[in-house]
Amino acid sequence: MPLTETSPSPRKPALRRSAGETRDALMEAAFGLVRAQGLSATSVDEICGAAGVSKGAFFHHFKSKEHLAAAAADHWSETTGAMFDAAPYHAAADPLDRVLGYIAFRAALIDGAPEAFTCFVGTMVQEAWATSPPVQAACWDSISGHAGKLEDDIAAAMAAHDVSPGWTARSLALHTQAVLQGAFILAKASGDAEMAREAIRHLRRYVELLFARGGPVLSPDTNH
Amino acid sequence: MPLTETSPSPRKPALRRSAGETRDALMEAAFGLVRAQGLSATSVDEICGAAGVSKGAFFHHFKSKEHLAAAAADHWSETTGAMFDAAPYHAAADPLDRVLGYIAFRAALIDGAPEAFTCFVGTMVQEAWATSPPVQAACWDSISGHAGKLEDDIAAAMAAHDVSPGWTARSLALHTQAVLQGAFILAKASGDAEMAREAIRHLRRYVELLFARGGPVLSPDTNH
DNA sequence: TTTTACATACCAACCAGTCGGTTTATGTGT
DNA sequence: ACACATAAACCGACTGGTTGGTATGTAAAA
Repeated sequence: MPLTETSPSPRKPALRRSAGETRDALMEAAFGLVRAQGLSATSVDEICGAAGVSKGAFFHHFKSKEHLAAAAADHWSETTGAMFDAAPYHAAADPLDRVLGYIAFRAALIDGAPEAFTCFVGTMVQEAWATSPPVQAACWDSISGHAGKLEDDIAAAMAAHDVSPGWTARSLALHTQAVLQGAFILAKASGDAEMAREAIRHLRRYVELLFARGGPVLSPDTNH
Repeated sequence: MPLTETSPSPRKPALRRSAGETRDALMEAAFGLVRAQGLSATSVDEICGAAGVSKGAFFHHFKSKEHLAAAAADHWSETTGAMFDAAPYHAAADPLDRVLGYIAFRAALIDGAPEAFTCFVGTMVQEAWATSPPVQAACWDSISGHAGKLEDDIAAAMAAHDVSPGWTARSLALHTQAVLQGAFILAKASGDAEMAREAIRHLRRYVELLFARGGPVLSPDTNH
């Protein structure tokens, strides 16, 4: 199964539901449902119902459920990316403050029910990694791309604070994503969002310890 | 839906397939399939096929797919628990060495395909937490119980190394589980097991930094 | 008038779970 | 030892509902 998505049409004006709105509504309906139930437990009819559109509209915009999943992963990257770009922690002058601000921001987002604060692509990739290469790739793009933005601030913080570590900015950026994804699992399993916040508090402490001084690292191993 | 499993019959000798062997075969077949595809994408027929038993046998041993899932989570706790209990890192005299030994052991287990080294309950709870309370509870029992064993060593290490932190042994034990679960997601998403090992290397460095000295912690916040 | 956006009815495949029947182990009386 | 009764283990055909996806038609936009 290929997977060449119908590109977001270059047309500009509005239709019955302004251009692409139905498409977005379907993908955003999938966000909540998949985070609550998983991908394969979420039926196309359910997504249509939540989005308020018919099944015919679904298959007009997406050639299959798998295509929706991959497109939704991309859409997730865009919407969350815009949200993080607009977040206040970017204003900090010290890049380390931006990194710690990012972590604090992630912790602050954890509120309410897990289907509202957990990661769409992190949930979906658990089911799709082996069965759907396009979905796996879209999920990895999302996680990796998001980590890339953080990586820049980490790299700047490393330069500014003169750390000479056995680890790279990229590996630390990905480690933060691992902690976040794992924190979401703890929250879902325990039914307690506080479990996720506690794990993130340890992550913040780790980053603080790493940048506390530029001295020798304890571990000889490198994160290359 | 209640969920009182037919207790492992008090009979002793062997049947066609020695007592409980079919049951175990079904649960262990589920381990691999669920880790690769997720729970709801895995059909009962598929599990039967992998275990080499008929559908009639499946529903003789489990009253529903959900019951199998919950029982399999318990079985996962038992089999992995026995495996960790037998691991060599327990021999270390210094409790901190046991904690670091545990982390090294977890890293060493990451080899081959994700369906062979990732966590069954961590994968399953992502799909079941909102739809099946019994499965959610069994998964949390598994994670929480496993963390409990590590917690004991962490607590001993805290006493032996005179740390007076703003965090608890339990919160650190759960943090390690978060890192591991998140590391598995990175491995599945990227298709590269090395991603998981790198995240765990950061975890080890964090524990080393925490125990490097008993001085004041940087963060005023507590992990209670 | 052509294309896009949607709607509805429909379908074959698949799903979890059921059911009647068969096979095998085991305990008991003799 | 041996028949016999009982129950557990197991089989595979079947069922009713659901699934992803299609076919056909219609109304609005361009």
